[in-house]
Amino acid sequence: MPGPKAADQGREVRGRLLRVAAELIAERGWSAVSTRLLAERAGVTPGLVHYHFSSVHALLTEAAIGTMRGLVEGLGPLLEQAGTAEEALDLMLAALDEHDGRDPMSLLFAETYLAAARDETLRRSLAEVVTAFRDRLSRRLAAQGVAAPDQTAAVVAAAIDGLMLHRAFTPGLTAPALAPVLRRLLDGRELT
Amino acid sequence: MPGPKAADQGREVRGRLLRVAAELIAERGWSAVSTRLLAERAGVTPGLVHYHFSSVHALLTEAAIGTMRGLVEGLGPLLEQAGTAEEALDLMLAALDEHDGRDPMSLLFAETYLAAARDETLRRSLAEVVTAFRDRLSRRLAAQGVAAPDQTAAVVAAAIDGLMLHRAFTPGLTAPALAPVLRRLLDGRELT
DNA sequence: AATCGCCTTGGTCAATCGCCCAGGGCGTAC
DNA sequence: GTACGCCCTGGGCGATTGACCAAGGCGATT
Repeated sequence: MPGPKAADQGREVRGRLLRVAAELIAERGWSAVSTRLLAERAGVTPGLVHYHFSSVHALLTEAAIGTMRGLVEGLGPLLEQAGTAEEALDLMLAALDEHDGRDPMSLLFAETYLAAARDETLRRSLAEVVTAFRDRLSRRLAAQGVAAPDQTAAVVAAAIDGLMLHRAFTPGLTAPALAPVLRRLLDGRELT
Repeated sequence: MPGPKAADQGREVRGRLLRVAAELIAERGWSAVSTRLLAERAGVTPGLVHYHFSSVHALLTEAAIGTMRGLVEGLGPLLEQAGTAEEALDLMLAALDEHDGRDPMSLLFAETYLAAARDETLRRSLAEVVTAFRDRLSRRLAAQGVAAPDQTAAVVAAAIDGLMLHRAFTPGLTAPALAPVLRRLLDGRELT
């Protein structure tokens, strides 16, 4: 038997490759990430990439989905703590304000969306992650009496993503400036 | 002198390369468009690409910006004709409904956004095109008495783009379902 | 008819790509 | 102490990449 020590090291390297892959997707773009670049950045030899993963594409897919899932699962609980729907919206705007559309996380988002449009498997996984988040937001809005919570959540999530993209080349899209407008989406409140 | 006939043919080929480039960006992705693929699809030999354009990247940039500009300049006048702000919004939703997030135009949009995030020149050009459209929408909203027209236009434009992306992997984001929610953005109307 | 210059050809160049594989290192179990 | 199995190395395969260039076609001008 190979013993747990070797297995641990293997898992560590595998995880490092996943992290490096996420970095490189954002840095160079999905299709510009190569076996050799991954190996060099992770401090291993090229052969290892195809030992731990069936293909570069499979590695990129797992890295992208894993990162997105981690991000969404980190934001979800915060959403639950928000008292009012306005606080939930402010929370998302605060998250938006941390990205300028050209930072690694924004680019990974965009790259993953784009790759998902062309890859069936990735599309399913991404749909799962995004839908989970949107449902969470929808329930939060519904609890606050916002009308049409599903559609509202969809529009809010899409608007945040779209704003993230637009910030890459348009100045002035700051959270304080946009908050009053986005709050209008929470109108149509039903009486409790 | 080479005569106008040869020059006309040259311009025709150049234009064909631009159209083919836009198709291929959407089809395969920005960085997967190769000299030989372009030439084959356009019915010419590879050498021609570098005769008409300084590099493949320059060709892609011109093709992407040109297509985006054409689309925006086609939608702009329609915006002007819209009587009310609601009609303007419906117009954009109708445009959204023609795309499912995986059609050529959606993919070209996303690819261009992503490429712009990494390229200074493309970013400037794209900013110009998008800002022009948003200003047009903003003026339309202002004329209708919508409060904070600049910010509202920015949110509407970003929401439409975001929804286009999300439709690639999420069903049910149809215009009729979303229209009531998006109309809330037009609230905060001042009295005339 | 001779000449000029733009448009077009098709092949070559070094570099890089994903993927593969034979073999070495090494800790564990028999 | 021998054999096993996992982790990892590093070079090699054919294919493809962007860019480049010498040469020819061909209509317009002189």
